This record gives sequence, C-alpha cells and structure tokens, in this order.
Amino acid sequence: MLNSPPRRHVLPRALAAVPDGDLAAPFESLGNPTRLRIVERLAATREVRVSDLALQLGVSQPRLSWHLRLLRRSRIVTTRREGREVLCRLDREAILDHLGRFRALIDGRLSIDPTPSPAAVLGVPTRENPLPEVLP
Amino acid sequence: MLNSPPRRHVLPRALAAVPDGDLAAPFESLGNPTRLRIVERLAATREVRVSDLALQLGVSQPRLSWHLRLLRRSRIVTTRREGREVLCRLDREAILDHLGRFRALIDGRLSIDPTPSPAAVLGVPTRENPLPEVLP
DNA sequence: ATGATGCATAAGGAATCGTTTATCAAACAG
DNA sequence: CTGTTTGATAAACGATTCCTTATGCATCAT
Repeated sequence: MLNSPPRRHVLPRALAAVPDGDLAAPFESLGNPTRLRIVERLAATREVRVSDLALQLGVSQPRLSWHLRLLRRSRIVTTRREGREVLCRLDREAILDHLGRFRALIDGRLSIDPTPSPAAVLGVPTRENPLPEVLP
Repeated sequence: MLNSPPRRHVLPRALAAVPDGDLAAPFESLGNPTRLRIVERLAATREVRVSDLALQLGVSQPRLSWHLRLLRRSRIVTTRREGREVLCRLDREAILDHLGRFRALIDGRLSIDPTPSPAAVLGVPTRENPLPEVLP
C-alpha cells in the first residue's frame, strides 16, 4: 500500500566518482567563492584544522565539511586524520597537474573528448569550416 | 487587489558584471563540460562561426549562445561580428592572466578577500591556531 | 518590400547547488 | 561507562543552472 520511497536522484553528481583526467571537476570546485577562499586560506597556512578553518572563514561546520568533500574529490585539497581532528592542506602537486593539462588543452595539445561530435562524424562541411585547420 | 508581479530575481547572477580580478567567474565558466568542450574546440581552430561551433559540438544554437555569453563575461573567449555572422575565438591573453593570478593565489602571494573574516576580526584564538603562521 | 539566414533572448521545467538545522559516529576525558 | 568534542551526514528549502522550444531582430538575397 505504501508508495515506494521518494528517492529523488540516483546520485547527486557532486558525489559521483571523478574521472582521473577530468578538468571540469577541479574548475567547478574553484568556481565557487567560498571554496576559493578556502584555497586562499590553505595557501597561506601549511595545514589547518577543519574547525579552525570554519571559524576563520565564518562558514558553518557542516557546510565546510561539504565544500571540503568537493575539494577532496576534485583533488584540490587533501585531509588527514589526527585523533579526532582532521587537518587539511592544499594538494599543490595535483593542482599543478590540473593546470598543466589545462595549458595543454589551451595549446591544442590535448583532447578532453576522444569521441568526435555527431556532426563531426557526419562530416558536416558547414560552408567553409568543414572542421577548420589546426593551429601550426 | 492584484499581487505585485512575481518577479523572481533581481538579476540572474550569470548576468551580473564580473569584477576585474575575479577568479571565481572564469573558473565557474570552465567548470562546465560543455563550455570546456567549446574551449577545446576553439583551441584547435583560430576562429569559428557560432553556427559551425554548434554543429560540431552538437549543441543547440540558443544554448551555445548562452554558454558563449558566460565565456565572454568571464573573459575566456571574444567574439566579433562579421555581417550577420559572429566569429569567436579564445581570449588567450586573458586566460593566461587568470592563470597567473591563480598561481599567485596558490603561492600565497594574492588575497582575494581583503576584509578579514568575522572570526579573524574577533581574534578567536582557537586552541593553537590563532591565525596560523604564513609560509616562508 | 519579402523572404531567408544567423544569432540573441524570453519562457518554462527538471536537476543541481548552497546553506541551515538537526543528528550521527568516532575519539578522547573524567 | 558517561559526557564532550570534532567532524561527517541527513533533511529540507530557496536560488541557480542547464536545457528545449518559441520568439525577436538584425543582415543579406531576391
């Protein structure tokens, strides 16, 4: 008699696994002012307790926890447990890796989408831009 | 007797002006898979017609127009009108500027938020992290 | 002028994000 | 063991995003 539970989504994209070379995920993380402030703070302090970070930024503890989860998933920060505290710091190595891949993309040296678009497959000529010339 | 019009928002943040040094805006732009594909495509083709871009990426024309607006606002792409067509290309100079400011932030050389947090103003000591030491 | 083309914008809905207020669970202190 | 502290998670809501369809508005061709 009971309705099936109103389970809304299968998975809130924020929790889905992040493919390794994905650039959208880290950029999306950095595209939020609060998370950018977190990064800024971490850039100035080798390692910070989560609760201290929350105080310093004026962010509620659950909210900071959420943001840290996103930043962890997209490899912007790392956290380690110390007793009942959690210390977090920037994952500078991973960040530089992201930036490097982005530079490659900007320079036309990297494809983020191996499968060509439907139109490209069809070979749509589109006047005089049939899939324009590649940069030298 | 009539209700005031249900005008929902004052301004859809996506349309608000972007402060010059803002980093969140360009990152937010790049944090979307479709827009990242646009950037990738533009990186390989000096200049592209909007309609060609839409075909190549399999994006509807109105949607591409919307994405291009965001990318323009956050200084990722530029567009110029040629007759009734619009050609767009990467704003590489601006992009490198964004990346440079981000590197500065990562290295602790840049503050995105001049006004200290409420807790910081109060001088909250927070155990042994009263506003931790700055990196050497 | 009339029609066709290229792009921008409005309108609308589903999904997601950002936040707050409860809990929950684990680690430590007494 | 009881209670406290620290952080993660759940629930719930408004605000935004992302997309489609429809419409507007120039520009070019006939």
